[in-house]
Amino acid sequence: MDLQLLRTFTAVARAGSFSAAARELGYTQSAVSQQIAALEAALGGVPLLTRRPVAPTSAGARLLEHAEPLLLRADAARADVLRAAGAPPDHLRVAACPLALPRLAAAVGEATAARPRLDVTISVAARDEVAVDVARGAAELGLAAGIAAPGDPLRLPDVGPLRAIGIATDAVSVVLPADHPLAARQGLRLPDLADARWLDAPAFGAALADVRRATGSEHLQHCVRYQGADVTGLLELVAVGAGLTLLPPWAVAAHPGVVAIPVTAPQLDYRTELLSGVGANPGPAGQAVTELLTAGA
Amino acid sequence: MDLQLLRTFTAVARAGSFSAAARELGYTQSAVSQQIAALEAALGGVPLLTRRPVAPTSAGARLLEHAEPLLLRADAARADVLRAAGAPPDHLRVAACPLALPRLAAAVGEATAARPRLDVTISVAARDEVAVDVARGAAELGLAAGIAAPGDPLRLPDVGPLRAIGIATDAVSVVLPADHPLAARQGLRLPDLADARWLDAPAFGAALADVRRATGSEHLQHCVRYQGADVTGLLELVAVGAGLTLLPPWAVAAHPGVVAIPVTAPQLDYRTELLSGVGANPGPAGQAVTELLTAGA
DNA sequence: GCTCTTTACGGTCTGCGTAATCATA
DNA sequence: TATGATTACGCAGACCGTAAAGAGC
Repeated sequence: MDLQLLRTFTAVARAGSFSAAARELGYTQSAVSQQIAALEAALGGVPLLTRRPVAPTSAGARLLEHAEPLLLRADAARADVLRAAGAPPDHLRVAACPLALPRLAAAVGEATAARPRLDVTISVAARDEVAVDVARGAAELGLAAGIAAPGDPLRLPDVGPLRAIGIATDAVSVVLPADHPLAARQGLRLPDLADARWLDAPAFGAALADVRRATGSEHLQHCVRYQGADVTGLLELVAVGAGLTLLPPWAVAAHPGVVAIPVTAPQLDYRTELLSGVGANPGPAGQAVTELLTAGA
Repeated sequence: MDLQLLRTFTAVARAGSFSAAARELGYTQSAVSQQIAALEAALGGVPLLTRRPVAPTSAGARLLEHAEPLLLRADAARADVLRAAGAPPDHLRVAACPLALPRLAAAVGEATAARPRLDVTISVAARDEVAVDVARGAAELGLAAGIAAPGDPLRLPDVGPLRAIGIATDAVSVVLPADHPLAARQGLRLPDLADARWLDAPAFGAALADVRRATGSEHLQHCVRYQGADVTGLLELVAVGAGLTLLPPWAVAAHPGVVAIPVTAPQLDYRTELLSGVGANPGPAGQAVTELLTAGA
C-alpha cells in the first residue's frame, strides 16, 4: 500500500470528486482514476469509493480512519529524521495551548531579556494540534495543557515518540454560571454532574472525552463545541448557560457571570507539559526557553 | 517515503547487513543497496546507515523508531478494509492475556455447549500483542488485561481504531515473598513501595510502565523481565525474591512462598477488555462469544 | 586477498498524460 | 446533452537483475 495512493484517496474522499482532487494534487483526472483503481486492486479488489456520487464505501470509510494517522506519522518520521540530522534552527517556533501562554510568556520574556536577539514565533493551538505541530516539525517546542489524573501524563494523540516533561500542575475547578443552583457550593463531585451539559473545548484541554472520563458518564451529551482559543469566549458561553467546563481557577479570575468551584472528586490535575522531539536539538533559544520552563517544575 | 523502502530499511538494520537483508526479502544485494540509497535521497540525503559495519546512524535510529508503528498501522489498515468488505469468518481466533483465560474458557465452554460445531483457536499473548493481533486481523477477538486507574481504559498501543469493551474489573494485590517484611500487612500503599524491585511482566499487564505510574516512582529499577505467559513461573520468581508484581488476588490462589496483599492506594483496577475491529463482523461464533463475555459485565 | 557494498548498464514494468469512450444526471 | 469517470495507448522514468568496480578489514 503506497502512501501516495492513500494521500490521493483521502483527497478524493474529501473533495467528493476525482477531478477536484486531481486539480488539488496537480494530477490529471485520469491519473487519479488510475491511482484509486490501483489502490482498490492492491486491497484485494475491494471497492473503496462509490462513483457518481463519489463517496467512501464502508471499507473506504475504514481506510479513511487509518489514512490520516498514517500520513501524519509518516510526516513525523520525516521531520524526526531531518531534525536528527540538520543543524539546530536559529528561529524558535513554539506551539502552545491558550492556558499555557502565561507560563510561556514569562519564560520568553525572561529569555528575551537575557538575549535580545531572540527570534521566537508563538502559535496558539488545541492540545492535539500542539502535539501534531511538534511531531511534524512545524514547531520546535510545544506546551500542551489539559486534564489528567494525578501522576498521569496527558493523553496526547499518538504521533510517534515525543519527549514530554510535566512542568506544572494546577487545581481543577468546575466553571458554572453564577446563577446555577450549585454555584454556592464549596466543592463539587464530578459524578454528581454526570448529567450536566458540558462544553466541548478542546483548546483548553477540556475535550469531551476528558470530561466523560472524569465524570464517569458513559453517554456523552449533545453539547456545544468551542473551537476558539480565547478564554473569555468560553466563559461567556458558560455564563449564558451553554454548558459547564473544567478549568484551573486562575483562568477564570473574576469573570462576571461565572464562578469556579473546586472539584473534590475525582482527583484531577490541570497539567501542563513541554513537548519536544526526542532526538532534537531545539537550538540555543529553544534550550533557554526549555530551561526556564522546566526550572519552575 | 515509500513503505516498501522502510520495510527494507528495517530489515537491513535488523540484519546488520545488506546481503543478509536481501536474502531475507528475496532481492539481490544490489536492489537493497539501491533502495537504501533511494530512501536516503528521499529524506534529503541524510545518511541513515553507516556501512561496514552496517549500523543505523542517529537519524536512522530515529527513523527505525517510527518504522515499526508505521508498518504496523499499514497492516492494520489493510486488515480493517478486508474485514469491512469480506465475509465473516467461520473460524474464530481469539488472542488473550493469560489472566483473561479463565473468563474466556468459561465463555468458550458455554458457546461450544450451545453449538457443537464451533471452531475456535485461542492464542496466549501479552497485552500489547493482543491488540496488535486484533488490529492486523490475526485474531477476530482479543482479551487484554492489565492495570488501570478506576474508570480508565487500558493503555493499549496505538494500532488504529479498535473497539474495546470493559468486561471485568478485579481488585489488585501486591504479590510478595512470604518472608517479606511487609508480608503480614493487611494492605499496602504503592508509593511506600516505590523503591522496591518490581518484576517486569508484560503478559500480565504489570509492565514496568504501569507499575511506575501506579507507584509514582520516576526512576525505574533495574529488574527482572518475565516474558512467560504462565502465572506459576511468575509467582516462583516472586517467591525467590526476584521482585514484586501486581496481580488480581484470585490469580495467586494458594501458591506456596508468596502472599497477596491488597493495594490500598492508589486506587487501581485489574481490568479486562474485549477487543475487536471497529467495523468487523466477527462471525456467528465470535458473536456468541462476545455476547457471553459482555453479559457478565 | 576476500568479503561486502556501490556503480554501471540493459530490460521490463510501472505510472502519468493525451485522447477517446462510456456512464449518468 | 453535458459533466465527469473510465479505458486505450504511448512515452518517460523507476526499479530490479547481471556484472564490473570500489572500499574496507
